[in-house]
Amino acid sequence: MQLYNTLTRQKEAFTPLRPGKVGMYACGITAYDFCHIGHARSAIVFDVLARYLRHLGLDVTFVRNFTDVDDKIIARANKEGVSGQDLSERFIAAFHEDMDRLGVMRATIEPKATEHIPQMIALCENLIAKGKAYSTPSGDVYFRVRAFDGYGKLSGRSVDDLRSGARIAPGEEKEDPLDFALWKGAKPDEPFWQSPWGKGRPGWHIECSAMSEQHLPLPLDIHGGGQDLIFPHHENEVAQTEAATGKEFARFWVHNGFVQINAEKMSKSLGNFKTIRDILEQYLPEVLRTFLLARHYRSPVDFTPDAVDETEKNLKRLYETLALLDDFLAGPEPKGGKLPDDLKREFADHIDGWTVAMDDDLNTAAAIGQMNGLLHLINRVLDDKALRKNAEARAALKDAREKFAVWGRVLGVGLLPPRDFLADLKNCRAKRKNIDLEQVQRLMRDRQTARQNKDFAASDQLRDSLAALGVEVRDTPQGAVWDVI
RNA sequence: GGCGGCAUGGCCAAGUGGUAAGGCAGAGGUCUGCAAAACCUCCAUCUCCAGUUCAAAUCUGGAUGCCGCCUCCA
Repeated sequence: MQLYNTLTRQKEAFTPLRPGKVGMYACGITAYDFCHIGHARSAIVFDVLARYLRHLGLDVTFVRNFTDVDDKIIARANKEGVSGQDLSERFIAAFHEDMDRLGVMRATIEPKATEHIPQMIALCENLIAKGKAYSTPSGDVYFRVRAFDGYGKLSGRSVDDLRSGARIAPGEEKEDPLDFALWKGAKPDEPFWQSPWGKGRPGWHIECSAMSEQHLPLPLDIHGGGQDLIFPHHENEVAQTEAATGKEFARFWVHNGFVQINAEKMSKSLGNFKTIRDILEQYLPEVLRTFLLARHYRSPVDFTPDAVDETEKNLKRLYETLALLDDFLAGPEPKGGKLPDDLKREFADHIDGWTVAMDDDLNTAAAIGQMNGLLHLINRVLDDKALRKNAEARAALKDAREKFAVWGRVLGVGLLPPRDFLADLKNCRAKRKNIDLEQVQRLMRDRQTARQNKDFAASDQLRDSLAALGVEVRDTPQGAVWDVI
């Protein structure tokens, strides 16, 4: 498959360095608050990437870390009067809860920063020994940016440009404004570990260098994260690891775009973020997941209720079609009949199209488009009385149904038993729109009675009453059913 | 100021050289007691200007607008 590589700014054919085996690292969360939908996007993108690579037959070792020692954790823990460890444990548990609901698989290895302090200290010592870092009287250790030639290669910046805007803050003991902290001497009320430079704690960037090297062979095949991590976080990881090991750090850098609210970046600092659990109060997890996958991962997505409603309707149609298809496939097997070549080609085009899309830089949006096209085709065949009795048509439908199962396992979209999803969706929407279920059921019964008596005037009036509640009635051979509009 | 990205129908959104996937909404039709769902039909020349080319939404240059990074951030 082709993957866009931030390092080279182009799509490149992805092949793992070690045949059949992929080492992939993605930056996880700093565990100090509930996750917002931006975290959801990043997690879902790399979840799908890992799943797709496995679908292609590769043995993927996926490492996603937790940052559990950090300024923000310390600040919040002190405010709440709990330990940083307790606080981060709580939010790691919340992360897992949210991700489980969204269908994001656990990473192969989920290391925590605090479990790798010795490795971080060793990395600092190594860098100091090589002249790439230095310690200061107050017990900080800084990376010496000018001693690393490649600095700026990932983010596309020159050291001169960066230096022009950089300043040394008062109290910092840097040799150069661009130097960044590998290790921070402990301040009062902060957790600390003993180190050769006194009591202290790791800086943020060194954590990922230590954990990735600990759990995966270098170079990493893929390193991922949000676009905002390119600079300085990932640039600094490259500098640390390559300066310390002399090896290339990562071959492919994959970065996902942001979730925006009203066309602006959603972030903690702007205060306009929506948590995953807030959204899941209103929508089914698969709706949010599908919404995020219906755009290319590198593009920004604007999160609006209307856009999510649209996804919800689309997903409903998908499951309704699959439900009809399952009903049909549960029926008797027809004997003969050839499927016309043009229809055969349409089936094949959508099925091939899905793979072509996914192979092209994980184009999940286009892949979902192919799925929709195939749904349309399935409905066309199901709607055609002659084709319903055609053995080849049935075989094509059966094959299509199997493809949806395969695609569902990769995307996490369309995988649930259709009736279960539709029932959940109905409940979810009824709850969202405050629909009184007992009242609806009473009106439905009355309407049924009216229809049996051929009192169509009364029946239509009852339907209007239901519509006023936001409920739509559908008469089927199995009786009347209702749904939320 | 430096670096980077984006601009496709009413809305959302794929599409990197050969005459525009898909979704939502809308119009007409089939079906239906009437509806709904489904199906059929219809609905864009791709921000603007100038180039390259037999051929450009797709390449080049410029303009305009929006966004991101350069400080914690998925």
